[in-house]
Amino acid sequence: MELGLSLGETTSSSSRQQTFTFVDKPSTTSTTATKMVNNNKGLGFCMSLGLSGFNNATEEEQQHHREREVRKKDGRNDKEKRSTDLPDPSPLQLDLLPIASVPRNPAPSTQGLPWLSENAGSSGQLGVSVRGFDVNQSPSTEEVDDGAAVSSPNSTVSSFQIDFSIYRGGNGNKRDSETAGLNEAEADRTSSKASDDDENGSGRKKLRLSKEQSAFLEESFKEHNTLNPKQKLALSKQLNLRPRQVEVWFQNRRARTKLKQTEVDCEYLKRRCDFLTEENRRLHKEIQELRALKSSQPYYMQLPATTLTMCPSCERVATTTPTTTTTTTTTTNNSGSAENSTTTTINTPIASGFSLTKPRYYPFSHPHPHQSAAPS
DNA sequence: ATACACGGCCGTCTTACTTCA
DNA sequence: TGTGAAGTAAGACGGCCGTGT
Repeated sequence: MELGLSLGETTSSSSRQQTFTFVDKPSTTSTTATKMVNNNKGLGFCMSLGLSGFNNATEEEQQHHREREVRKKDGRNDKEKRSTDLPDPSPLQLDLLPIASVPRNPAPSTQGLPWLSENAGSSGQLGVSVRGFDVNQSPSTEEVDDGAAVSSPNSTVSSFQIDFSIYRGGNGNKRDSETAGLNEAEADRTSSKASDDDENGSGRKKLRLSKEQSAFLEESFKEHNTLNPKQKLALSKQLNLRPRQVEVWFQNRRARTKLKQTEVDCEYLKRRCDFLTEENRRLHKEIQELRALKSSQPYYMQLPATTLTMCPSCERVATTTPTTTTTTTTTTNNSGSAENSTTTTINTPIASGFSLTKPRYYPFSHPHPHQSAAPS
């Protein structure tokens, strides 16, 4: 099985040019996670040591879901579970490349993101992505030992794994760079999280993803905000994370995007409410004025109407000068011929300038054509 | 029709990190 | 300048639900 991740630019006509291409070609109809487990076995991507024997990420996923189902039936609460759960069967992940092959002092991070490398897409993409990582921290003794023990220089995927496993924890922020000792401890926690949990029973330990890992995930999220099992597995391998971590990251990312959109919607509705309130107040005032005018002037006076027009592309409403009393709107059917016409006459003056278009949250700076014209 | 596996969403907890007094 | 409290961001988890087999 060849499993790769093409990060180069595509010829797609879409606005986003960077796409992940999964070249995983399982032998037959191995589309389910279960079958991928079988395909992965023996390839040495995520070799593990532990009492429960071989374990890989997809198995862990299935185990995760089985545990969820079991807990569902179990009915035990969280606190009980954290203290009484059986040990996680994924004990210790090993890195499969000799530590000596990892550059200790790569170029500074100003060289750009790993996936933007010119060499991305080749078999060496995994190693290339090392550039820009903070490697001032030494790998933990445990990692060195493990890596030296079972390393496989022929595995490019494993070389990528070890890259991320070593740099994980050195996420480039100030505190991390100042506390190398903490990074070591964190790296240990990360590389053998399950084991630690098993040992001290302290429950979940939060891993802080490195900037590079987060950026990589962000790029992937831009392409598709959901992952199929293959993509999840490929990403997890690329980033040396457990598939569950990738899955959780995408879940949280979707939640954050949705929350942001909710905030945008809320802000829009608030402005819309304010606008309508003001409009209502103005119309009431005008009615009073008209009534006063009518009572003082017995002759009926025809008022000019205000015409509303709507932008067909974005449904933005604009107000024309009240010189005409009617407007004719012609809609066309699919064949392009005129289908029907509607005439709208509005006898009430209306303030212009508020878009009826619901705003969209563009997490990746995709501006709406009329966004700049929207009222502030 | 039913059971099951699986994945997404939601609410929540927890932890790392930042800000401020 | 160091420190602890409060706030925030984000990783992780369990439960629920919809969908496909």
